[in-house]
Amino acid sequence: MKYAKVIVDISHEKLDRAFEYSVPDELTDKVRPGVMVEASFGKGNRKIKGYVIDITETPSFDPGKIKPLLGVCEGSVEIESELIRLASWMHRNYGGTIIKALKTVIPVKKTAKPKEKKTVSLLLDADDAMTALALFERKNNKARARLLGALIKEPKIPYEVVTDKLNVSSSVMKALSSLGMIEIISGRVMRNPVNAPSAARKNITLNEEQRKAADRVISDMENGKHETYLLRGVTGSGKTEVYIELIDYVVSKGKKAIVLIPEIALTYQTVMRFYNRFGERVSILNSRMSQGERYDQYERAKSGDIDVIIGPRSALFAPFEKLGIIIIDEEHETSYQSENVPRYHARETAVARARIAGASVVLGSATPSLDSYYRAKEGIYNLLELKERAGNSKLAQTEIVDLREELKSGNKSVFSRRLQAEIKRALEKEEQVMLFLNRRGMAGFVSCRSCGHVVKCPHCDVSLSYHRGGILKCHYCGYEEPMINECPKCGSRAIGSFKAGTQKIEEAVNRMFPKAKTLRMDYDTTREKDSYENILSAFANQEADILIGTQMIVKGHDFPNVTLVGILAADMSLFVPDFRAKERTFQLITQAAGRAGRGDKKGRVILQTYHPEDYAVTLSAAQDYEGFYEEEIGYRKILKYPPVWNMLKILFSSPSKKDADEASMKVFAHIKGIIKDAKNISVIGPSDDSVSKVNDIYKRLVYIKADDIRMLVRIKDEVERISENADINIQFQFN
DNA sequence: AGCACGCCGACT
DNA sequence: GTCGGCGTGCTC
Repeated sequence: MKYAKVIVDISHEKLDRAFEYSVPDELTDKVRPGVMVEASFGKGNRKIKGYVIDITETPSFDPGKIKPLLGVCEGSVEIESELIRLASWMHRNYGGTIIKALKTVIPVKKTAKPKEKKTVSLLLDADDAMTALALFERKNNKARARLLGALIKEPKIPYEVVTDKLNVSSSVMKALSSLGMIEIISGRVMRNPVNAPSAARKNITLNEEQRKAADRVISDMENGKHETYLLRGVTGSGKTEVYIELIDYVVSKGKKAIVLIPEIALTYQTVMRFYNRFGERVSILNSRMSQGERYDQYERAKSGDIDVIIGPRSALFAPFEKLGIIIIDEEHETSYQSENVPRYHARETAVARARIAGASVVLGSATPSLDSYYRAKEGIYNLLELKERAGNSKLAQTEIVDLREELKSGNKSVFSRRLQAEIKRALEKEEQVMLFLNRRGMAGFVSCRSCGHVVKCPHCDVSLSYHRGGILKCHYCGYEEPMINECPKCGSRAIGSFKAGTQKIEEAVNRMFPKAKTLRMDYDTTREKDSYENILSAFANQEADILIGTQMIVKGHDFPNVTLVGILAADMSLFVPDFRAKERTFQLITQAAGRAGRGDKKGRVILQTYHPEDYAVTLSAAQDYEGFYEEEIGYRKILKYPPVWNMLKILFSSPSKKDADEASMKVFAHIKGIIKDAKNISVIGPSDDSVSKVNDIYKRLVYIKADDIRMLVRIKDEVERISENADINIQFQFN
């Protein structure tokens, strides 16, 4: 008799452990780790579902109390044991329940009905078919004649077309197929989301730097060394070519590759570069895909039909048995940090999966996160560099414009005189312009000039943004109210929105350059499916002269005709309450500036700022990553922030302000008690989140900094233990 | 979580 | 006596 350890599909801390069931003989070959099973649970023997995580020969529980499994859920998604191990690693490191960890690793919860695609095809040659058709017509076999007639014109017809459009029943088809005239081919046809003609395999030649980087990773793999590499390549240096070379090698060894890309950069252009090389053996995954599509990709990956999967964070859990490499492009992107329990970071989790699978990890970026660069410098990651742009293009020349000076000389417009002149010049030469607005600040909020009152969302404690048509909108919950023209607090009429959003910028551009065609890309214009893609390709096809947008315009596409990038308020993100504010600002400016001059023409960047002396501004203007790193890491060392120390964020949320406050205070006091004598650890808080109330849920935060991450994991476990029965939501996030 | 058990007060 | 309130405890 075998026994199965089962994780019960109920998200509750008290049930968050394995339960043992005996495996009935008739199920022994079906029950494996990773399958979903049914069992009776509890006193009422209610039927529950669960996942098998392990099979043992001997029971470790009182055999008299062990119940048998009722059955396996047919057609459910099975997880590889490797992914179960990864889920358990995630559970240990990020907290939350085991079932939640398992569920993040299982890409599709429910099996979508596999689409049985049947085709009816003609087996006879033209002459025989004509004689048979004549025979049927004579015998007045109308349905048979109809079907045969149609098949003569089109030898392969989908089954549904035959039944629905031709009105031929299955009995008729059965009869014809037993006569050997037709064949009904049934085969699962996977919906492939890459709908493009299979292009000819294009070979690429690497330049010297790219070759060197790729060879380093390949030779390590040849020697059985599987490590983590940080590929730092300046914007436009051709990191993708290196990725493709590495994937090519991995695939030639019969192994698989996962490529993670921020969702926002998952454009047709990017995907096609991989598709051109690996054709049908590439699949993409994205959040807008239907359950059915996702399920198909999962099955294709499992059956070995695909070698490469490209997708956002969640693609990390592609069920490849022989994983060779995980590539994380734009590794500094914040979208790699999960917002849901378990709050995992794709970078760390990729390294964990690679260790389990014996695979390599390549992290790529022009502006690596400080965390990764620090690890590279410490020798934990291997640093590979691409210092030159590929091809003929040169890095753009950047000018800093001090907006305070502009104001002093009476220019109240959002465009400095330099920028205006450059836009004019670019338009005259029929070159394209990108205007980038750093919106991580508080653009578009409505405030009173006399009393300072800011109009906020009644549910979310964030300022409302002014939208065209006199509407105030909350960007968190979507709440709307009409624009006011009198301050609700002091009654002053000097109320309005004083900082420009992308709409305002577009209006200003249209006023100043009425002949120029503009496109705008921001949260509002990209709500609809594919609109993001459409805007970018319209701009790439030069249907517009000026593209105005937020951070989302800075990646994914190459626009060779863009010679001018205007960064309208470079420092807007400098003052967000986040210790990574400078890092984010540096990355955004560098990435935005990197958009200019990707073609043969020389690029120019105008960087407008109120803080021209800030090192995040000056060093990004100079594209000096190394300099910025040295400056910033110095501050992190002094202030004991990551990556020098590690940080754990504990997030308390509750519909009751009192509960959130009390729970955070209690945990804070408890941690204080544990660490009172310990060195190299400190606890901060409790504080409000930058948005302390969203959708009527109150949030409080406690931060703990420590130089040893194991200490933080222990604190996490302890907090989970003491708040087991708390009726408030507690989440953990590292760094 | 969800179900049974159990211990107490109020009711046909 | 017994019905049903909810507090407590367990689930392989």
